[in-house]
Amino acid sequence: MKRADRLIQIIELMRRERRPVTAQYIAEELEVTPRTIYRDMVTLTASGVPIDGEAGVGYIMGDGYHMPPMMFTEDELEALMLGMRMVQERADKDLAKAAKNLIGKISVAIPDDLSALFLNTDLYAPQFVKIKEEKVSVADIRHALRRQFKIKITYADVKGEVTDRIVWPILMAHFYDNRNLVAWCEKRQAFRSFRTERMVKLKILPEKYKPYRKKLIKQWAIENQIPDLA
Amino acid sequence: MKRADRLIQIIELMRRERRPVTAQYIAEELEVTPRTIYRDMVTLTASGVPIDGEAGVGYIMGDGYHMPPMMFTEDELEALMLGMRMVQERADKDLAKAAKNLIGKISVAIPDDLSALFLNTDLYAPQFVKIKEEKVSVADIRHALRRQFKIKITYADVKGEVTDRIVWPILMAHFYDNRNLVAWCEKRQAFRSFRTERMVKLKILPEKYKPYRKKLIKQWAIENQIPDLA
DNA sequence: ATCATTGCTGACAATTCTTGTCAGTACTAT
DNA sequence: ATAGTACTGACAAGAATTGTCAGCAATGAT
Repeated sequence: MKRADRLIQIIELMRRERRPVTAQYIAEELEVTPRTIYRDMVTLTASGVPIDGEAGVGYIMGDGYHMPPMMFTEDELEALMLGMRMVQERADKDLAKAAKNLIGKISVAIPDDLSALFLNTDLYAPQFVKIKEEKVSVADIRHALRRQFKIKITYADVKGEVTDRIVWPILMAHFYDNRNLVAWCEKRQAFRSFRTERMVKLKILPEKYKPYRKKLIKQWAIENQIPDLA
Repeated sequence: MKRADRLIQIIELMRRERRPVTAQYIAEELEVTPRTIYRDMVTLTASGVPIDGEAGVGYIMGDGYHMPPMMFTEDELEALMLGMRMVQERADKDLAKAAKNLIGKISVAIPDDLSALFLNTDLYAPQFVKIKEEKVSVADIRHALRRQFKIKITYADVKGEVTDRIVWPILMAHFYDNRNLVAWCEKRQAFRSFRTERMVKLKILPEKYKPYRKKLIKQWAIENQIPDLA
């Protein structure tokens, strides 16, 4: 059996089991080794399938990970749709895709009448200035930002000078026509802004930076007189 | 992107689309060639996923296919937070309030670890040009728009001339520094755009307009050569 | 009736992915 | 402590995947 099939089968299998199932069991069922199942589970969870694995127990699907029934007001649904359209216009392509998927998930989680209203929302956010696509993965930047990983970037500044730097990403600002990463630059020992489109290369380093991101943001906000974040 | 991921993504993508989608579109979205999508579709349908392909039309997913309840991915939560921030910056104050409430609802509905990540999202959308507050209730406009009510507006045009008109609101566009209502104007018997800040008075009429909003939008989109909505 | 669009298939070679194996770590329940 | 289990890394043989190109068939619009 090919991997693609197997993944779908694992989903089916997990859905019908209430109690934890071991990788060993699934492996026998699908005639592969447990090692393969472990690899499959990584793929599935990475794709958002709510499977939970616990050492000494086994795998179980989604108990407590279901989306609880949520009620939204009409205004909230309109805000959501408009916001997701704005993200699709102005954020990087992975975030844009996430916005689309979110629309799908919410629309199936709410009652049909609200779902219809939601999907038919006619609020738009057209953007005439298209933002340049980046040479580097913005998803990687966001990932490093979330987890406080240091990153190494090759950056071409305004004058065209290209340098390598190790920086600590602390926030991303989405302006009308560009995206900016604010980070602590180890080389300059100061906060710096980097336009994502000017990044030539990017690598997430295995090392994390120590100070809490929120604290660095506060410091940066004070230096730059941005009261909202200080 | 690996095939295994792609198959799950295709399911996600198909679930959120009501209208048929072409292999070409999916291919671009997932960054592969259409040929690959055709192969994927064979695999999916062979595994029992109810996707229907019709020549000259596209693919559409049958009702009733139910993936397991899925939690939001980290990207989705970040998209959501960024989007709600954009709405707070650029939409009217009622929608901004709705955006805030939405953040609250979602954050209590998801597991604690995701909630923390969600609320700590450091993606921002600062807006330097503040949009003028309206003299009329934009919430009323949106309400009329949703339900296809006619509205009567007192409008001051560019030249400062003030007129009363009865219009059929069909969509709202949120630009960088202003908000626009597109509507069918009974007086002019044509589509017109109205900047919300120039509306002096507004009244929702009890009467609804007959043609389907989506149809009017399509007509307007063709006249104005906006392929996305046509 | 014609045309553009779209689904769908076959074949091939370069590339990429997948798998089992083995060895080891860390966590859980008992 | 112990057994059971999740999880990770590395490697190399084998298998699957992909893009390309070429063509056919069905659909919907005109």
